[in-house]
Amino acid sequence: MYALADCNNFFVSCERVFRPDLAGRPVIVLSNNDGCAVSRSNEAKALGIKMGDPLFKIRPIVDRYGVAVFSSNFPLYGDMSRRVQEVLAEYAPAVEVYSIDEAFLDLNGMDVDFDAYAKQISADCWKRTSIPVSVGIAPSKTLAKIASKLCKKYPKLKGGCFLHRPEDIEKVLRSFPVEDVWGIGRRSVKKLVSMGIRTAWDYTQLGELQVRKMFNLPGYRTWRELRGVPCIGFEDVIEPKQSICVSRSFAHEITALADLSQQVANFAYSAAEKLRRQKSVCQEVAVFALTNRFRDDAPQTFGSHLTVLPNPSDDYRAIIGAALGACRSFWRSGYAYKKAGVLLGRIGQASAQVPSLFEDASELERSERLSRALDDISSAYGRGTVRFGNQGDGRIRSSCERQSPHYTTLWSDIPKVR
DNA sequence: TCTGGGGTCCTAGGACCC
DNA sequence: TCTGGGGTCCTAGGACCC
Repeated sequence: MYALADCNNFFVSCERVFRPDLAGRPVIVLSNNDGCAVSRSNEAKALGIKMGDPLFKIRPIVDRYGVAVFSSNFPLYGDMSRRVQEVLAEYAPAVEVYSIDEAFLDLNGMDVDFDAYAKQISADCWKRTSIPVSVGIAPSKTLAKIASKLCKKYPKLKGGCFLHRPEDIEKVLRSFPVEDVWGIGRRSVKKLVSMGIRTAWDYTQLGELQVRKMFNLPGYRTWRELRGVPCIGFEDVIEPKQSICVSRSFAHEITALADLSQQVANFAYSAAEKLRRQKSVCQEVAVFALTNRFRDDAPQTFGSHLTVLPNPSDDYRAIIGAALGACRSFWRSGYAYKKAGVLLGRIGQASAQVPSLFEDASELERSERLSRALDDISSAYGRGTVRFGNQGDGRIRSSCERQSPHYTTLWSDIPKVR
């Protein structure tokens, strides 16, 4: 048996923890740069606000119904996520953190009343973190996902649902839209609709060979999982990332190489930080920048350049240097750039690195000491305390005007109780 | 005016081998 | 006229996830 614990409307729920006055009110959290709604309270969903709706399009609804609007506050969400994970870890020998707001629990071999157990996990999360969590338990991950969605639909389940009897599974799948099944995306839905397949149950009734042929291995796994056969592995060990990307849209379009370079230097620094945190090195540094694709009154361009480093590296200077060189090589003036990013590729373990015959060992050592000093200063005095000259003020330019305080991660933002 | 960011897995097809 | 058979590795792009 597997459990899926899914935090309800997670970002909005995090904001409400420290703003109890927002309970029962429509609330949304915006994507980076205050672009789109990415988290919505039930009240906001009821007003017709859809996932990914741009703010300017829903402005009338927001104003008319007094929707509370927040910029995203990832330090807060990350910390609340960690707290929920701490609770979950007490309920299973192995936990797979699937995303910032979801985790699978491996319950195999446990001998408990699973329905009561699911409800207990949910209640404990609520009590200790003030985050509402839906817990579904089922014989496969895909069915556990469906069970957790049932919790959100039916409050009488009290946050926990155990889905295992074949007749219950059939009943649930018969009214479960196929497009809401985990692993079935938009492209597959198009095909399925043209075949008259509308529910998860219809999908399970397709022939094995047909599914295998039309939807390949991933679709076949989903088919089996819906039929109660677990096919998707449990991955509780965190593998280092094989690629690392830091990219942003800009609040104001960029028309000067110097401005773009400064942003790219900051992206490169952040990417290198992530790389170093997972103790990896990379051999590829790619940079891209593009104009605003929604503007048909301005010329469009997409520039990118990939640099192969002479040796795998986790050195801030090497990575920023490669990124800035890439920037210069694809830069074209006369365009207004709206978004850019840095991608690190061909990632390997730092410890497995063999020094090259042609590298200067003492220079490498000095460089590593510099990078390490930057990490130490950041962790002791805060990120951005020291930075490279080409990073400018060290900030990535995007709007976040409606951001809530960093209640749990900055001493200065801790809520005061009178 | 205004439209997110960061990943993984799988497959087909090209290039290459004997 | 007729044009083998079997394999690996790599990459780009598709599809999917939150």
